[in-house]
Amino acid sequence: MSEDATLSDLDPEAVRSALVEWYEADHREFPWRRTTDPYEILVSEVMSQQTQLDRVVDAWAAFLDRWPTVDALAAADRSDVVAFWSDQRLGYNNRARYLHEAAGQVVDDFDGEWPRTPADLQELMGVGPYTANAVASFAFDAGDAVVDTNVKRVLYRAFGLDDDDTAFEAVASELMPAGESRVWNNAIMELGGVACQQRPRCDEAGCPWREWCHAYETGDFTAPDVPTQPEFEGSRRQFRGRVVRILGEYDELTLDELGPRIRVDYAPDGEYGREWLRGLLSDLADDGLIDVEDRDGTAVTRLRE
DNA sequence: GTCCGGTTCA
DNA sequence: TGAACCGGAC
Repeated sequence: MSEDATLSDLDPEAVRSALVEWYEADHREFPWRRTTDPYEILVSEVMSQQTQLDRVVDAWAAFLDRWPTVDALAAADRSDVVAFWSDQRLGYNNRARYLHEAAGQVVDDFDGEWPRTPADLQELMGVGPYTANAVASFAFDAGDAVVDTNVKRVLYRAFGLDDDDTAFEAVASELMPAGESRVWNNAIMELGGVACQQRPRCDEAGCPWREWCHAYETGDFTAPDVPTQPEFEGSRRQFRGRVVRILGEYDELTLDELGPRIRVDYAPDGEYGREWLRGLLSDLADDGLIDVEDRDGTAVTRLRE
């Protein structure tokens, strides 16, 4: 699907401002979101690629405590940097080496003057397209749209794109408000991080794109990085448990509201759709756990009193 | 035991 | 294009 066909019937300004306002109203606080120092940003990005964000917080602070500036890192012994990385259990020890080497490049090749554009930043060792855009955005507010797996998942679901990197790139940059890469890339990655996760939390997180979202409309929350056949083992029992747990959190739900919360590949008319869900629910009803009621042709279910 | 991730290198 | 890197979550 091309971006024109996908986005033509949307008001891009409304889509943009909805996301930015959602982000600005409330988001997770990470210490690296309070700095625009490119060195500090680069360290946080390299760490974040491989490690859960809450673990990065401590490692990032410790790293900057030990090597507070790019000059300090460039002057350090490589072995000390690698040893630190290993001690912090950051994985991929090569990245410590890359980071050290990148610091040397900034000092020597760029005379201590940080490259500011994604293209120039990519000359640094260990800095690929993702990291270059992240640093350009968060340090200099001069990046292009970031496309990582979170962003792909968001775009794939919201706009029904194909799983195709060219399409993701095109839509991502068309969507990004010009010159606002800092807030935009923070916002769209926050959306992927707290709302549009592998298991979607559209309502819980108050996703600002629900009114436009293709997946929210169809109930099909598949995504490139989401396994299409979750948990083959114990499937039925596992899904019965999920139904009861989810219904405990809600008063009542229609099939299409419940389905996506049970399994991310729920699609109303798909293999795991209304038919499949009805079968599951009738077993649970037979066991006296839930009630299923037809209301104006729509099945509604709730826990039995 | 399997999967995840951005980059380098062959 | 795909293997390799590494530790944690599940």
